Amino acid sequence: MSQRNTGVTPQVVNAHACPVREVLDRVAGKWSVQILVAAAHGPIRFTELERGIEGISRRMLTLTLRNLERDGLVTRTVHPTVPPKVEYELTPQALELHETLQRLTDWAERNRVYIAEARASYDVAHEPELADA
Amino acid sequence: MSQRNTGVTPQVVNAHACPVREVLDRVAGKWSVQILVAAAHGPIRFTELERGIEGISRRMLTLTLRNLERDGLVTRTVHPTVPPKVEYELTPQALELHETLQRLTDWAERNRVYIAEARASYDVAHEPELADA
DNA sequence: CCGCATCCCTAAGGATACTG
DNA sequence: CAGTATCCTTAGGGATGCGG
Repeated sequence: MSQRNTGVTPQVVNAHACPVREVLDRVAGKWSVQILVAAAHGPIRFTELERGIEGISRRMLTLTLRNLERDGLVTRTVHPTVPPKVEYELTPQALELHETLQRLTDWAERNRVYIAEARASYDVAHEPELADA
Repeated sequence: MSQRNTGVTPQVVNAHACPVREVLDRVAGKWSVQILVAAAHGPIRFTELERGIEGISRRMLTLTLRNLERDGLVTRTVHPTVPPKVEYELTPQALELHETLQRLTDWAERNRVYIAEARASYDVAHEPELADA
């Protein structure tokens, strides 16, 4: 696994053959993950999502929900009551995804400090060329 | 875990407290992941990356590498030879991340067909309102 | 070989106002 | 309540050319 690179035909990473990117493209949107998280515990209504997710606009909530629905990650159930009531729920596939994302969270939390420090030291090392007098 | 939502204080997802998003923001760039993958097997040179990653521009390669370096995910080693030779290598932290991303890949591959079908059926269901004569 | 600087363009996403 | 429609701003990223 960790054998040295030979220098021959250096890891041709074909974008079309890279499934990670597919997932990321699906989830890279600013709000997708937060929706997945917010809906992970069961059906949730539109307005609940709107209030639960800090700073999301109605427009983006709708758009992101539509995309998730299109990808089969959330189901949309309209209760024909008055006033209308719409519930969104994660599909089993989305729940799996949500669990997988949890691993990323773990990584992030384990390495949060490391990264912060790396940034800090990089930034001082590459300080804006201070005007020497 | 899958208990019903109570309706009370519906999962306030604070963006600042959501570590997944941090990782994603770091990796969401169009090229970051492919670089991580391409460099996962050991030190690799700038030009090798450039040739190995289909469609990347020199500019984006440089930028993305800089960001990864800043976050402590790759190291940059300059060999003061002539012509110059620069090698990039993943840090242990990046290797961990790479493994975690593998889980996402697994999910993507397991669900690729499901998603494709979901999209297809969504798209036909929400066909562009055909102009009825 | 490695990389930075510049210009440009597109698409994600915010703000706001209107409806079934 | 749960959306849609419209306008506008910004940042990601492509193309290209120069330089150590």
